[in-house]
Amino acid sequence: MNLVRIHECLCDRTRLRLVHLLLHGPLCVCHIQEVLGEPQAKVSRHLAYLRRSGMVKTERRGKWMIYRLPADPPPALGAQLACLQDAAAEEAVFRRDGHRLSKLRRKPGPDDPSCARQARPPRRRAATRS
Amino acid sequence: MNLVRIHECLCDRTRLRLVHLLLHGPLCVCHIQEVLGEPQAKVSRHLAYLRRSGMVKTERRGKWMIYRLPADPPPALGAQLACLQDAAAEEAVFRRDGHRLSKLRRKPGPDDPSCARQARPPRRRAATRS
DNA sequence: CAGACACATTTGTTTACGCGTATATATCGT
DNA sequence: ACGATATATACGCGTAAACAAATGTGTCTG
Repeated sequence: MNLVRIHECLCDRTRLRLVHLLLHGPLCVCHIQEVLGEPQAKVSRHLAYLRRSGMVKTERRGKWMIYRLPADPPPALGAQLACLQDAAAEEAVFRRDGHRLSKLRRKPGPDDPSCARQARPPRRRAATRS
Repeated sequence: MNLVRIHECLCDRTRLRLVHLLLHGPLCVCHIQEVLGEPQAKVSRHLAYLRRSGMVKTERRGKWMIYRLPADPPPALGAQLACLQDAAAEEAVFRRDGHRLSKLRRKPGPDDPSCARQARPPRRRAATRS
């Protein structure tokens, strides 16, 4: 997970949205899809890309696949994620995604992937400095 | 200069080295070339890319073209540059480039682009938070 | 004005990327 | 075992990116 690799992960709009969403906590693919409003294959392909790059981890929970950011990322990645967290607030797409995710979390659907209503994991903040 | 664009600039190894070098202050192309050890056309092409993206500014000084990071970058970019500054310390390529640049600055060549020996500009540090 | 130096741009080629569509795999409920 | 749901992967295509080599442009010196 070197610097180039990190930026390769983030240089695509869809992947950037994915990573930003995961900053809010672990999510299953179906919820990610719903928030992004992008075709399933597209989302899955980019998630696979991120996984191969070590940017996200996966864990199967029954029928659903949960994606999360690494619990203990290397410093370069941690710093980058903190930076993204801040910068994303300035662009409408990301704010919109955040809102959509919140709505999803409030609405307790009958089918229950149960991954979107988890308590938020400890807020990931600057790994280097602070 | 949105987030995607920023990461597109940094997702190539050569461009990452370029931007990292410029974190040390303005530089003319010949010095950049000398430090990177990459072919002229390659360096020039990537510099043009960065300029088109608004990641660097240029200024002609006689025969030489000086490249610098924007004096007052938008917050997203400033944060990103600060992040890079930190993260680059962990990868050998960037440390090596830094060393080579220092050597270049100490050695007062007979021909004098005078851009490599300038006083360092105010250290660019986190623009958001801090 | 000519030649040298510093840099930029064009050209042609190769490779990587992202997309949509279609298909495959895995898990669950019955 | 079957069908439904959730997710992953393969295929084919168009486009963008990266590279090396060659050529163009601007500036200085004599």
